[in-house]
Amino acid sequence: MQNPVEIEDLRVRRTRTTLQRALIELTVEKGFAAVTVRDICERAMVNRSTFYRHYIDKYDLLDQYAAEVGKLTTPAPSENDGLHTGPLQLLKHVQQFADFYRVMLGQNGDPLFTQRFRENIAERFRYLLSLQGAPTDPNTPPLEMRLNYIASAVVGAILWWLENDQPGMPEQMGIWLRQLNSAALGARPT
Amino acid sequence: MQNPVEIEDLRVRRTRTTLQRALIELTVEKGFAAVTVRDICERAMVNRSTFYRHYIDKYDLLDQYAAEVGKLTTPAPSENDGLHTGPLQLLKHVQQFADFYRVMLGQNGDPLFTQRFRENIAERFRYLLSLQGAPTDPNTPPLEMRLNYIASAVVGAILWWLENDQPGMPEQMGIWLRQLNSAALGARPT
Amino acid sequence: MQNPVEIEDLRVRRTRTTLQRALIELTVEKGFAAVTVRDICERAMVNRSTFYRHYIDKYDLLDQYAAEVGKLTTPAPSENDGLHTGPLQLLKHVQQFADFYRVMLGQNGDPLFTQRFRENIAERFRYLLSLQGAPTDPNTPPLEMRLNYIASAVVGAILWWLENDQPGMPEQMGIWLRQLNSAALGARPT
Amino acid sequence: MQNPVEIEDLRVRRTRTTLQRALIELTVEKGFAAVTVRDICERAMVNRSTFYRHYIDKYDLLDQYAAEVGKLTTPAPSENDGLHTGPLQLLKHVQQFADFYRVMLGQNGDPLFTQRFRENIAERFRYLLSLQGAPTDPNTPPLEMRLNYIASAVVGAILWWLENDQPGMPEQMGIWLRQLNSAALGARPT
DNA sequence: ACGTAAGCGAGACGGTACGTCGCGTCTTACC
DNA sequence: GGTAAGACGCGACGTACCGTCTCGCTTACGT
Repeated sequence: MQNPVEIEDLRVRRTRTTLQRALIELTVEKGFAAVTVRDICERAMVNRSTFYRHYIDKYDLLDQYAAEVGKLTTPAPSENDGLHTGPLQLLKHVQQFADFYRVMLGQNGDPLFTQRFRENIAERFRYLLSLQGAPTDPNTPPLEMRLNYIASAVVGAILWWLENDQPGMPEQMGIWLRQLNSAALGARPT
Repeated sequence: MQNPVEIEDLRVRRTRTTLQRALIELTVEKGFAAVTVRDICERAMVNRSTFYRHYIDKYDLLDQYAAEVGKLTTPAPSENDGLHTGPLQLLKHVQQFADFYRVMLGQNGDPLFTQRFRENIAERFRYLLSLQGAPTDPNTPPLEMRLNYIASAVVGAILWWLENDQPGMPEQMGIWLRQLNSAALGARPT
Repeated sequence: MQNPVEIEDLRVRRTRTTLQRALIELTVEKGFAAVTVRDICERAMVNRSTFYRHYIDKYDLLDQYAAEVGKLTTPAPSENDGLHTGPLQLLKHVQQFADFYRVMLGQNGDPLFTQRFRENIAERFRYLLSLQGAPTDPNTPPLEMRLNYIASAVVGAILWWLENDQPGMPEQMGIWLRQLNSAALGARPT
Repeated sequence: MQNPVEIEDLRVRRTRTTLQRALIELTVEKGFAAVTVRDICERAMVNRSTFYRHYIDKYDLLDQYAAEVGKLTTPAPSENDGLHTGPLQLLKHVQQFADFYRVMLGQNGDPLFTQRFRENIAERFRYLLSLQGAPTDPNTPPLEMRLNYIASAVVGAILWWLENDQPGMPEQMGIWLRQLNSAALGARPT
């Protein structure tokens, strides 16, 4: 029963979480690009010099926040059974931070964040696609192209889902996505 | 028989094109977000106050450039036979401005530009999808979701194509895209 | 029966007088320093490039206006009988352009204009003072100092007169001024 | 026993005095109107944004400087015996900042500054004039007119003194001024 | 009276200063 | 040691004037 490294100064924890919360709120309100370090600090009621003691800039703050949040998304290896439960977990996570993702992936978001999100999703498909083996059809596009194609598609669909107030539960969304993906993946519907 | 409206001041034309060119170059070099109006003016050897006489800010310059470029992309209605020649023209256009699109759609690009590009592509598919009529499978996702899915997919594939130095000619790319799309569109492979 | 050089192009005369009038109006309204060439041209409904065809800048316009106006002030040599009628003519002239002088000599005026006005007045006194001959009292200040002293005094009194809506007619003002001056000039009241 | 309020940040004091010094220098060199905030900052080796952290504009800087300097001029009430020691102190003060006053009161100066200086001097005479009681001569000009007359006269004499490299010591100047003033004030020479 | 040279309007352009804002660094004092 | 307070240098922003420069139109003048 440890918890060895994590015990940080209470003040530090408080400062960091307050700043993160402020970033999210402001990003939702005006878009990531329009948020300034000043904004964040005022909202968080934290002195600006304190911000710089913890983060390089707002991108760093976003990164660290995304990293913490990302841990929640990636299932522990043992319980990862691939395409089926993974996507549902991801959708539920996205739903939990719906406001944040809606902004970050949309026209006021950050392309780097979007790219990482897409890469994250692409990795989820890489294993699946590798199972298909060599393509039978000589016109089959390269693996990487298919990965980018489908990962972007999924991100686009998720963004649509978020921008339309999540019509349907994550479960419904998962079914829809699976149907579209299986077609694009060339899987024979069973 | 004169050219009625278009006869603009030569200096104006020169200034505007020079600024556009500078924007493109700099965007390719350091990403759109990092480009400043100062940069553009220095590169274009145009006084900064002259910039503001023509454009509101760099976004405006980008918009106007994209609008001009967009005219080239949209085929004349007469020769538009939908999915088949349209996409190839689009791919050739993208190839012509490969550097620019690679940056603008990527992690150093602009999410608003990317979104517009995606919407442009979505419109190209709307007609096709509307032909399919009511879905037979009750699990078929909503039309708009499928549009966003496929449009994002195509943008993702194009970005991959650009970031990997356009492996294959636009024709080859068009064939690959058509294959992936036809699957996602639910067309029965013939 | 001449008028040899003066006959200028009608358009030129119209432009120049309109610009002068505009300068005066605007100076009265917001003070000379706050008036811009743009203001003047808009008020005069004259194109800005036309302004520069006639004047170097607003100071030049002021100078030329003051020069024209100054001719009216300076009596022809023949009718100049010095201290007595001169001052009254000056006061009447100032009264005629009261708004203008009130602004130009005051806190929103122009120090150079004020200085020239003061020098103009000083010249009116120079002859008078020179008549006094060598001072009997060894403590008598230098002539130039006395000139500057009295010229500034008169300007100050005139400014007070203008800023208080000219209490008393120019004739009354002239009497007051003569009384104050005669004391300062060391003249024995007759 | 500390110095309660005055303990200001050393850097602030340094910045402010450096900026003031730069303003004076530049005003002497090219006249107040021609001095720009940029000039001041370059001369002071202070960043321009730092300037705006302390002053609204160059007029504000001048005002604050004049206010500080003005404290030195106004004698402590106890030692103020009116016309006699006051003027000498004032003249000595002007002599100390001769370059500055010569420019500010002259043709390249600032009319507002000049006006304030004149009002300052007028106040010094108000008490004296009020002692005279009702004028015996019905032609005596109004009190305010006489005040403006004499205050302007003194300013004009001081400016002459400065522009001619202060011929004579302040003591000599004081004697000259007193003689001229006593005449204008209507005092019977004793 | 009328052709023509001028005056003029329109406006692009390069400059320069303005005042504001956000950034990231630093120092000092407090707790 | 973490934080608040805030001065500072830096640099981009968008605006406002300035003075110069074509380029056509129109208009008053002189023959």
